[in-house]
Amino acid sequence: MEKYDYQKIEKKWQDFWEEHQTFHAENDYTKPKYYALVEFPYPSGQGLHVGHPRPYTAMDIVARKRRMQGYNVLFPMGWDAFGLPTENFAIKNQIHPAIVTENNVKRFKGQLKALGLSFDWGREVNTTDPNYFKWTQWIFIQLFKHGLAYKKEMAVNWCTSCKVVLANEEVVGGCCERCGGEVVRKVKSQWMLKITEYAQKLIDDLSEVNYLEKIKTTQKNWIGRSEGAEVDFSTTAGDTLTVYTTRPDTLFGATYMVIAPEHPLIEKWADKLTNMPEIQAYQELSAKKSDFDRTEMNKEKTGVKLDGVKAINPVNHEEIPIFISDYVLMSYGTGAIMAVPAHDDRDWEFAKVFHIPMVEVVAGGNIEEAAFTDCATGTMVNSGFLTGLSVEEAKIKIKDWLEETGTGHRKVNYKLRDWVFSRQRYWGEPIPLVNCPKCGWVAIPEEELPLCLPEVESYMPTDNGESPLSTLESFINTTCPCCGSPAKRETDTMPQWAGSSWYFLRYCDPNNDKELASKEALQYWMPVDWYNGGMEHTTLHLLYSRFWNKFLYDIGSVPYKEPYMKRTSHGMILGEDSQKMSKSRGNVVNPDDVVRQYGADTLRVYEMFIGDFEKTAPWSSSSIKGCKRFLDRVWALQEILIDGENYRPEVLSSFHKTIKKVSEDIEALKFNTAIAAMMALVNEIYATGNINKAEYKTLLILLNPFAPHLTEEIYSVCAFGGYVHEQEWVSYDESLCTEQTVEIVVQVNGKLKTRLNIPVDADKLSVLEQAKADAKIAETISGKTLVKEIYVQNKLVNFVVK
RNA sequence: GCCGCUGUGGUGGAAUUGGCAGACACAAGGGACUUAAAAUCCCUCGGAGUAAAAUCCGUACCGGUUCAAGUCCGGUCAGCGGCACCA
Repeated sequence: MEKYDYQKIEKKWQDFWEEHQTFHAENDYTKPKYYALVEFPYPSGQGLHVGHPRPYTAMDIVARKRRMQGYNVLFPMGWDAFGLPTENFAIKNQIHPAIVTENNVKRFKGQLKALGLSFDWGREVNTTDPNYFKWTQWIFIQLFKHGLAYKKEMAVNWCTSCKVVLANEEVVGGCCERCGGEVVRKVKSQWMLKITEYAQKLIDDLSEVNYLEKIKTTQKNWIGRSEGAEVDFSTTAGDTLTVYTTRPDTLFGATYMVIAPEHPLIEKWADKLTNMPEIQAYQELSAKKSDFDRTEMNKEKTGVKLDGVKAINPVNHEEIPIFISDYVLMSYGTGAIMAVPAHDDRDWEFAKVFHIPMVEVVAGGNIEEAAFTDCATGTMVNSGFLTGLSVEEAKIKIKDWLEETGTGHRKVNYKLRDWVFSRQRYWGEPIPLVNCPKCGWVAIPEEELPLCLPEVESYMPTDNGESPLSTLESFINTTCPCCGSPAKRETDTMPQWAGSSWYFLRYCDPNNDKELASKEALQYWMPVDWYNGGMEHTTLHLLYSRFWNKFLYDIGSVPYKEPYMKRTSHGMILGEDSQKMSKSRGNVVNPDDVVRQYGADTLRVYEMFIGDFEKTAPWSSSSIKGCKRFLDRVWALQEILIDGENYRPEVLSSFHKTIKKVSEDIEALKFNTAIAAMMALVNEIYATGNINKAEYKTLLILLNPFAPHLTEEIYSVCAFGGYVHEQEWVSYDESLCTEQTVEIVVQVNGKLKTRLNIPVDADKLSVLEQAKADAKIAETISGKTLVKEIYVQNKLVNFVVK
């Protein structure tokens, strides 16, 4: 037997697969399809680290198993290559970002190929390729034409360090998610996408997909649907002040109102308000505060009472004061609230500071101590026609009352806000619009797509917050596609999220230059059957891409309204010190080194064996040796190979059990226990002294998705016929998974006393008799009263004695 | 503060519907082979206890349900992730 030369073997089979296009996904619409998807990486300058192969290997295992099960498998890969690090590197080193991207992609691709992943490289996509972003721009134009893209003056999050506008989602704790720089508010005109129009669909259609429950919860929480009512309060100034509330049942307890400092009614009321200087001082103060300061909790509530205008509670006609306070946000609801201090924590705190009276309208708590916010218990009190009802009953009755009297109506609100889509950067898709003095914003004709990035001298963002493209006269100046007058191009680019919002569609038909993908290809390959990715992308990327897919569905460009049937997430791989891997901590493990030292198969098996796939796991440079040892032992089985067309009786049931275990565990993402089962099987085989051909074949098929190179080599060296990847996935016989006899446990009062070997499915009486006959049991229970006898078939006997 | 997740040997982690806690590995210790080392193979490996057994304790902590709890229920503590005044 030759030595297990993993370097030689892995190179050999990688070349073989490439040469034979083994994993090419044919558009053969007659076969059953399976679309397995992993998130395409951002090709950073650092190259791959050992976190990347974890999800890739997991889905590679699924893809390889599906192929052996007879499916036509689509398992593609590509590059999410627009982005700031590349641009920053380009600025620093005076290299065009396209060149930087090309180099990084080359490196990533080489590293991925060395891992033996069965991607169909013939379908590779790259978001920075004009043939790709042509369609990203095309989708944007459709959104624009359908009124879902609009420009809006707004206070945006501005990273002072990256000099770029950030989406709300990209601001973490008042700092830039990428660089950690300070984020301030700045008023700019931005392109927005109306994702809010899809809020309800994005919630409703979650019922049609098979995501992990926690992922569905995250999506729902982010969209943040709430049901309540809008209530109109009249004011002594004559204007109506409308509020949104989820607790209209507590209307009798509203003892004051609060409006956001930016609320437009303040300006309107300026001449009626007697303390305008105080109000303006407060407005200025809150305008200066960053979003972060403003939302900082655990600080005392502040605010100013509006002197001169009062509101009237529609339900009891009492006059109540109005305050401005920064705890009310202009951007949610109507920018105004009715305050019920007895039954809302924030209102309670505010009322304490300003000594505002409270009225208890739901009995059940102690409003001296804290606001009583429980909706489930409690009875309405001090509430006129609502008194005596439960909270839920009162909600319905008051909503009916509001609608009957015309003082309000039912209303659903969402926390989700529209998507800020403009970036003042170079390295992104140009927004394909033109601003004409006569026609306004006009989309460029589709035959002019792709609108490519012009060559510029410097990729530096400008200090005034405009895109680097804004300095380029030749790019800006154009003519209006509608009327032919001189017009100016939009100079903002799209955010990185754009390209990744539809890449799964392009894989179906990556070279199509007529449409984003053909109807037939989409009809056949979509939806993605299984999509695995990081937990960090389960809010935004998932939401954005579902939104785009739904929009494309609505305009007839894609055939399915949900893009992903199943979504799972993997845990991060931490450094050996159990900290997140980072350059600065110096705990980064490079997969190239691991491949060189142990081989790709060992790396793959170790990353799957490391622990629960969904949880974080620390890297261990010594544990990986155990996986190498396992593969060495599989290789060395060649030395004890004997003839035999059937499993030997002594290992028959072990084989069937292992096939069952591995088959099921792969589907359940329990790769670690699948490997443990194969290790146990190999240990058992060694204990018998031999392995026969039938057994070895089965073992190689089971192990192939995990360690493809090693198994191909052994299969070919042993001349089992054909290639292991062409074999059919092995099946098992349920009846052979159980032994003829089974060991059961005998307990007395729940304490383990002895074990018995009994025939499978033995009847209760005979087992109990056999147990009682056991010397030890007889001794333990003698002289005591037998209270109860419990028999769990094939598991245990328990005698309860006194 | 809210939402979600987690807590098991020296370490990573196993443990269908409640039914033998610690599978499978790593590390450690001992042994075989070897001139020697590496590799490989064999043995031990939660704690207390014992000559060895018996026996007792043990899944973050306190309590409950049950013949039986890592698993279910109530409460507490700790850690991780997300959201952060959303009315």
